[in-house]
Amino acid sequence: MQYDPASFEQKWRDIWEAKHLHHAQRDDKRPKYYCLDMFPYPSGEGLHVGHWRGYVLSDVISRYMTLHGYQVLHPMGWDAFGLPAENAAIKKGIHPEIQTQAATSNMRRQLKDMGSMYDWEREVNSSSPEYYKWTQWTFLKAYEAGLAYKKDAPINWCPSCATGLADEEVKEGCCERCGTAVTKKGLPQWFFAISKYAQRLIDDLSGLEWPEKVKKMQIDWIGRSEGAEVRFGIDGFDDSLLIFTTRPDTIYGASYMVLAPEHDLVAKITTPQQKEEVEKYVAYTSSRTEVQRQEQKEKTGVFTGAYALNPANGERIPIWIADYVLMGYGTGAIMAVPAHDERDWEFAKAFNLPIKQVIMTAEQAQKLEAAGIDWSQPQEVDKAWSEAFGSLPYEAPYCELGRMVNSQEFSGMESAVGAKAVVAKFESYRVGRAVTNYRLRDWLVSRQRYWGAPIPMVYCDQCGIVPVPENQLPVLLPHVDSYQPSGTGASPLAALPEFVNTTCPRCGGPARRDTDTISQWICSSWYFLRYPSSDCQDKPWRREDVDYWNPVDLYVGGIEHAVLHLLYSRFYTKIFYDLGLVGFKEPFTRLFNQGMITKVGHSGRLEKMSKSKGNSVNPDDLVHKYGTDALRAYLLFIGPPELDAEWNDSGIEGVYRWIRRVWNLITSVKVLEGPEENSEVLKMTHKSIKKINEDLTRLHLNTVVAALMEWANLLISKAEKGLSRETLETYLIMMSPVAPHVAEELWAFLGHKQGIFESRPQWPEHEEEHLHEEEYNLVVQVNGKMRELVRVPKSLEQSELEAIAKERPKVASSLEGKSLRKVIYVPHKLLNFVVG
RNA sequence: GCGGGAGUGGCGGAACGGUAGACGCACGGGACUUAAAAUCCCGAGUCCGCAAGGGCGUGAGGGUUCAAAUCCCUCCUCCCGUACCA
Repeated sequence: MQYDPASFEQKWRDIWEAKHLHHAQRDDKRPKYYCLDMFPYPSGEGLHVGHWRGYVLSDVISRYMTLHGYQVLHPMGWDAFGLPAENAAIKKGIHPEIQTQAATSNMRRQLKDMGSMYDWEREVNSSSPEYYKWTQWTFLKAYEAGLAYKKDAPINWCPSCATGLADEEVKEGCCERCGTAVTKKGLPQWFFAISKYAQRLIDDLSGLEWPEKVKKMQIDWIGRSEGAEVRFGIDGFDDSLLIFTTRPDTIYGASYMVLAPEHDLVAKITTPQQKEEVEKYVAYTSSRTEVQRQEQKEKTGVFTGAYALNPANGERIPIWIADYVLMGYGTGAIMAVPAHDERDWEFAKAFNLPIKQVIMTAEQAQKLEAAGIDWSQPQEVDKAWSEAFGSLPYEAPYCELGRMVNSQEFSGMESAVGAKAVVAKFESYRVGRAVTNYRLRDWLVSRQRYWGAPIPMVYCDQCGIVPVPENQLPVLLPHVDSYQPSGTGASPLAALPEFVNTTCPRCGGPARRDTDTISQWICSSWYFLRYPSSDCQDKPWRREDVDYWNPVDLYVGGIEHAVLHLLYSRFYTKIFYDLGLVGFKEPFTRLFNQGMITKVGHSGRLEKMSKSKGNSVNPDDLVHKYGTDALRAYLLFIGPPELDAEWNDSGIEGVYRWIRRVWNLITSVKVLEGPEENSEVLKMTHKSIKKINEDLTRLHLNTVVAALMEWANLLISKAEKGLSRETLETYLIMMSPVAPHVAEELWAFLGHKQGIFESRPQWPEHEEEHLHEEEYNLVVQVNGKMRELVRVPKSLEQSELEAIAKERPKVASSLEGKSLRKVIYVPHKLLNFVVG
């Protein structure tokens, strides 16, 4: 009997499917386990082995949990709406709908060939009306909750993709999808108020079993910073200028102010003499892309001619505009303290503005301290500092915290204390207050593209913005032949009068539909709630279904979604929680990011596998040559699953040989009934069970395969007189999550009528008694260097062991002529003679 | 700049502070074969040595410890994230 995977792999997949073994049902007897893969977008290029890595991992865990007594939900679907799918369609000149269908059926076939236990009866497709009806419904829910609003503002615009982008979709000033430099464009757009959830999105991370790296990326993205808002008067105007600072303790060092060029006050306060120059600068900055702005090293800016009044000391300081101050953060205006801020320093140097030190350097404070200064006497502090350091050159900004100086009654205070005192004073005069700012900005969700769910909103001249009533959903995406983006900012749907023109749901009068589509990130922000209720017609989900299955117990996918999808899904879940639609605040309890599979591509460098880079390996060919089980096992064996791994064409040979050796063993060994007699086999079996169970839980799947190999090697070496049925069956059960087809086939070979995944035999647990040994290898060291390995009975005491060890030739020669200083004894492990 | 991760044989990688290199790939030798492939067995970090044996070894340099790949400090290289956020 030759190992020929092609002769039986498909058979087992058919059996699993025919018996609906992977169709998870709510079940009160078994505990539930929801194991989810990030659903892929249907690409015409299909799957390469890099995609498989995460899918194999989640499948091994799903199968392990199934055999471990859990009811496992392991679904799969298609993130079919959105730019990736649409761009692929445009490139090929095929309508996205047709292209999506072709791609999903090919990829579904590939996924099935892998033998994953997906519950295909729960498959979802975000581009189907049955699904996007509910995507639109979630949009309406966000609107009802007051979290969706329309705003006409300059947005991130990708000229190549011809659509607006959320901040999260802009990487280093470029479109995350296509790499084109992002520009600004003024368009009325829908936003979701994710910034209102900033603090909760930080706080709730603490309870999640996620990689620290991802948590940190989210925290950094949300960007909390504590400080104060302070109101500066404007000389000659009633208006005032509100700024945000994290360093109120430096306010006595403010020597000028800066407004973002887009700031509302710019036009108003600019003096006639400065008008021309200011307008020129505003026009210049608005014409520049984010990339150009970031690449520029030198600071630029223009004086407005106006002056602000520092509420701390009444000083009259000039107001400038400069593009290093961003309109989107804080109040779009700052007080500049060049002595204690690197950017302000550079600007002040460039434009020759005054620099006034108000925080002592650590060194200065130390010297004054040593001289016995009394920090509680502000005037003395100022005097002493000025005498000691006042005339010295100040060569670089000092941005650390420190003792305040030249700050009136606050001089001598530590920054942290002084900052609070300054804010308290401002609060009492009503010119300032403590404020916490977040970098996270509201989520732009309108897309000027065809391939998405139409935004379910209507504009009526009488009633204004009117949401489409739930009973009129879905707003169907019309099938059109011309779906190319217009590039003007208008969606392709705007060119379809029959789509645009409608009646107002409120007054019945003529009205127009919103012609933008919903960002596909929204489609994927709730799909994990749909699987449990995928058959539900009248609701997006049944409460009892999500209460049973959700949250997801293990979520597997790439790190590239660390801020995008994962942040959005968490936000969406919180909206639903607040609306009482779900009973949990976080969607994914445990997250695992698998590493990339890399290979040398066209560029000559190691790169993430992809067809365009010329380093793609097609799993279909490997399945044909080695069988699915070998490929699954190799993708686990290739390395620690969380790290990147380089594809090696001959690496799969090793796991293929392992599976074939197991095949040859079981199909040829004499099967002994009754308990295992061979003590070495028994010991190895229990040692392996222990190791494999531990490593499965820790997701160390590479060493799970290694342990299975070692175990098999031992069984093969002891097979001459036969092996017990129990040993062989234990092996097959433990092998089955990794290599389910061959495990099933060999299980049947041993005479079982029902397969492993049908009968779900007891998952093996090790028994300590079999690991117990009478003897062990004692490591004997001299000065920490291993000299001998001695086989000794466990019962011996230290003194007896020392005597035995000293007689061993290598130990004896190492000890000769030296005095024994001490002996370290680790029971049942080692003996270390320390000599001098 | 800042933050995070990684550096172990020819290669992928193992290793609760306690036998470094498990498991595999590639390689060498042997068996089988007319021959090759496949398979099976054996070998193998490196240096010296016929061998027995010994020295050196986990990016570099220090430190803690009876004992360090593992803990601490300094530095180097690579990868990832982020970037004028006041």
